[in-house]
Amino acid sequence: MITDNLDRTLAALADPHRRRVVDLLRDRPRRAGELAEATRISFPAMSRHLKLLRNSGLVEENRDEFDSRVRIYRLRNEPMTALKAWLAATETMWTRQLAALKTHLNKRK
Amino acid sequence: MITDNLDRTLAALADPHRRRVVDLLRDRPRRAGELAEATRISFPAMSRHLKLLRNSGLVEENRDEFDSRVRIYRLRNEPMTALKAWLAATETMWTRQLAALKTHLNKRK
DNA sequence: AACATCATTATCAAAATCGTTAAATATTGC
DNA sequence: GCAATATTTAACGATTTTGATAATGATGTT
Repeated sequence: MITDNLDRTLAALADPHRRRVVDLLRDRPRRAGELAEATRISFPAMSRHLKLLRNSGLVEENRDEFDSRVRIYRLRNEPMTALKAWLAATETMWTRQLAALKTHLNKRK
Repeated sequence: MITDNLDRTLAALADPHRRRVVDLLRDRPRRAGELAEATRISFPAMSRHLKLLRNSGLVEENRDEFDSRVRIYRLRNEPMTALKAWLAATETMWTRQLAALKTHLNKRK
């Protein structure tokens, strides 16, 4: 059940092959073929992973300016930012609990 | 194909019901039943989600100290920390690219 | 035009995921 | 001991995901 964008992002990142792609794209944009070769799955399989990554907004695709057969994939930052924001909420929880603990300890003094 | 812990974490978080659980546990630890009632799925369904969350390390379970029939679930921070660390690597990429852009613009002056 | 190259879509089978109801387990209270 | 309560495990079917191979589309090269 895919609902919001965060779901799409997390679902996209949950697959090892797709996370490998993201890791590779961190370095620099890469061609679809290069990404397929980096894993042990077939080109069509990678193509579908890339499609899913595109739909999730994690990557974007552009044709190479000199050879428009090749498609260059690059990372987008927005979904990562959204995920980071969600994580931050959890962080606040820990901070809050830590603060509560401190207060508690101070009262015991 | 689940491989490492980060995969388990992301796979666990990819499901809306499970993420709802995590959101609820941010507030405070809760009983299994309470979590089941908070969603529209059955108790057994929730139970299996909780098992998966446990296996991912995102939550831990303890019996209630007065009534050991009830199981209290609470959030663990380690997987979140690991995820944050992974995200930070992407962050570095953007910082790097931004720095490169600046350098580029300076050269043009 | 003919052929090669890069990548995607189509098709199909295998595997994983998720939800439901029924049954089992463990613990509490009378 | 016996019924009630809290939760999990078992069994089953429906849906989704994933991968492989074959076919298609689009662009570049000769």
